[in-house]
Amino acid sequence: MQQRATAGTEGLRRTNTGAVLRALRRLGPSTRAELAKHTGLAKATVGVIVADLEAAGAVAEEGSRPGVRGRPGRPVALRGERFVALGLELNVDYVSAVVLDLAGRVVSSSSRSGGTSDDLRELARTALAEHVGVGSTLVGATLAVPGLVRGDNRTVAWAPNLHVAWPEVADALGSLVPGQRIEVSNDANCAAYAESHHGASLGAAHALYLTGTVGIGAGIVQDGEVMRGAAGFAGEVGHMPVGDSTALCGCGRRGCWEASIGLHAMLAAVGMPELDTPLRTAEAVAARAATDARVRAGLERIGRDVGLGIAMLSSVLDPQVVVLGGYFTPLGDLVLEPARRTLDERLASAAQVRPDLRTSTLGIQAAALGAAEQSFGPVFTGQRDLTA
Amino acid sequence: MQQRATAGTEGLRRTNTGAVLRALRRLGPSTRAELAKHTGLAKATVGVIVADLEAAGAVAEEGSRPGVRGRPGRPVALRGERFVALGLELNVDYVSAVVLDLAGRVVSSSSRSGGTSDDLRELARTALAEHVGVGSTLVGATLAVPGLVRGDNRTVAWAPNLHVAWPEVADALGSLVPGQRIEVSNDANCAAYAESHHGASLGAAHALYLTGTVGIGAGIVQDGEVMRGAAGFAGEVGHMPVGDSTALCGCGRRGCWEASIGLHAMLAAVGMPELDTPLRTAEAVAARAATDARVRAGLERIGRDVGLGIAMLSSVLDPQVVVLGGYFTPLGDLVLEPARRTLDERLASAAQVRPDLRTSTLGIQAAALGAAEQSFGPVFTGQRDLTA
DNA sequence: GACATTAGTTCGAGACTCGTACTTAATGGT
DNA sequence: ACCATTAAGTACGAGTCTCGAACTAATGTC
Repeated sequence: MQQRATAGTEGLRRTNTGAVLRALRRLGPSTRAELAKHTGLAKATVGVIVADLEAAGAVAEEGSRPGVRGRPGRPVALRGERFVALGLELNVDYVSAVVLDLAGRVVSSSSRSGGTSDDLRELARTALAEHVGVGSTLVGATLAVPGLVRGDNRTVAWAPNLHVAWPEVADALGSLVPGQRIEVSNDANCAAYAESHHGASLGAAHALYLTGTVGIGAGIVQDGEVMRGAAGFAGEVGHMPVGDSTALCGCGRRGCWEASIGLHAMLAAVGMPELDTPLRTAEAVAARAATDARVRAGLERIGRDVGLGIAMLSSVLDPQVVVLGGYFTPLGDLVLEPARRTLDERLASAAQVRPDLRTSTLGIQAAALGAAEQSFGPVFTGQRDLTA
Repeated sequence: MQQRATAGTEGLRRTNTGAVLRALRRLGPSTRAELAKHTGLAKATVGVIVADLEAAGAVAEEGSRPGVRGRPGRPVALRGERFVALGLELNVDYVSAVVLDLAGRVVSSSSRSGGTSDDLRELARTALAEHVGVGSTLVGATLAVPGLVRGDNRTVAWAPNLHVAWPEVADALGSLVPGQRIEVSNDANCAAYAESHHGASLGAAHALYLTGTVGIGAGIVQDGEVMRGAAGFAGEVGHMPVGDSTALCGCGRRGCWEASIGLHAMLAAVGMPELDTPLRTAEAVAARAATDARVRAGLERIGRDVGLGIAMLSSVLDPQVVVLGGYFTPLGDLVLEPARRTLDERLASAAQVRPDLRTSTLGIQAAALGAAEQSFGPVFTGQRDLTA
């Protein structure tokens, strides 16, 4: 009654099919010979697997690529039209939906302000109606939320910023995708996954994603997989004791990281008011920084505390890339430069390399995109069979 | 040219053989029927695999267990005599060697003071001579060192406390195990692995091990596997900025965690002198604490800073169990109790459960034992075939 | 136009797992 | 003492799968 990952020979086929699909995602359109090289499978095996995938509509042949000596290969490419996944995000002040296809293309991407279950339901319904036709099958649907999601990928243990009745949300959304199970996932984890597959940390097996709004959250990617922790709560870094130890946090304690670098702390440091969304607020701050030295100094202070926390996290996790999302994105180097300097001062040793600090390239869609990508996870790992 | 984990059908067999071996390690002696239940394999398959393993000498039948209705099963058990692994530790003031057998029994375990390559070589040689006979084969050998080990499991990037010429060590040891490749691993990682397989965090898939001597190091186990990080440097937590931000650290910076809770900080807090080894020093402190309230107060202060760092690490990693080794072990609840209280105050949310804080049960042998266990890793994951 | 070169398929061999049917070995009741 | 019951382990045939070698196909080069 334990792991059945690869018991019989058909499980083996699934595993190998997953390897072929992964290679196609990574390499783009490839000939069977190239796939055989990259997966280590025999040419004959790849031929059979590709034929199966073609029959299922998951891949299609493209025009041949001549020019080299010998018989030209006939590249096959992932076909997007047939298989798609839905990623949703329910956040405090906005909702978004992304439809992602098997080839990794974003078919549809939409957001709107408002943070109710109805807003999300509406958005999801139109996305599905407009972009998931009769010819395409929905592989899965995942909902990203800013809160603690249990290890079962279903229930939410704690989401203080979201005023939502949980079973109700699941039911309301469940009716949109009949016969499907909507998975729930943490928003920072989803965003981290998205940045690692499509964004700023593309190709880095070990990456850390930091999102900053009113609260601070992290998503940890280790060896290409999101790290969950024992109860699924890994990455809840907002209340680490970092930065100004006297700063009062919304949670009632003092010294939490987000009390030093959360949106409100940043606004206090630069002496500016909050606008309607964190992103727009940060854009205003960035604009003002160009002319106002006091704002730059405030961001410098924030950046140092950001760097302090990243130093901490880097000591523990040793990431290759750290991606900063949320309100940090518009501020860019205004915050990242002081963070880099602090990080250099605090590196554990000369041998350790400073991780690369970058801003998010996916912006507000990161979490929903990552959620969709997570729904494709079982396909690429060979746990789910598209050809059945 | 990529992952060949499970390509052909013989790879499948290896995977399944690994599953059977794992089940035997976990459950102890089991009948074929029980193994079939627990691995999910068919009875017939288990029969074949067990027969192969028996032919290779990896398992043997035990006396039957009567008493129940029906034909009694004939339990098979892992046989220790045939396959063993060597674990070594080279530390600042001592070296140790452990010979572990396939069944998980510690065949031999020895330590001595001294931290030179020659000391270790001597210890390893006698351990091998006395406990690895002609009938037994050495599955692998791993060396644990207090330093930053690169991802290649061979080279050491930084080991400031060890005054050793690296290629020389590898050569000297390599001649002891002809035809073998000695892997190198971080000592805290090894100890964490050992505690998860044999010690205080047995059975916990997500555990954190903290070792305290002059420096502080951590080993992180996530999903049963040691977390390495991008360059293999994950878990270097000694220089996280935690605790007294004015405390001067040996690395030249201020505010490092180990400047607050390292051995020297602890001794300063209780006003006692250092003895010849950290362990003996801590035992003396523990003894004095029974009668001296000032010592208890000093340990209380240390415990709070320990708790602060663990709060940090728990927010990031969400471990189920935190094991404290090194000088913390003799002090036990004198440090753990204040740490637990601090941890309770700093938990990220009501939903998050406090990880269980325990002291190490393996003591000074933890790292060497974990190193040996790591050598068995490929056997139990099915990457290495014992029956060949 | 012959030849070298590379892509992809066909085919038979070999390895493996699985379910079913069967044998074996014990217990418990009559 | 005998037999029904129960469960463990094995034999066997069917079904999958991967693999290497041989073969066919398509293109560039000389």
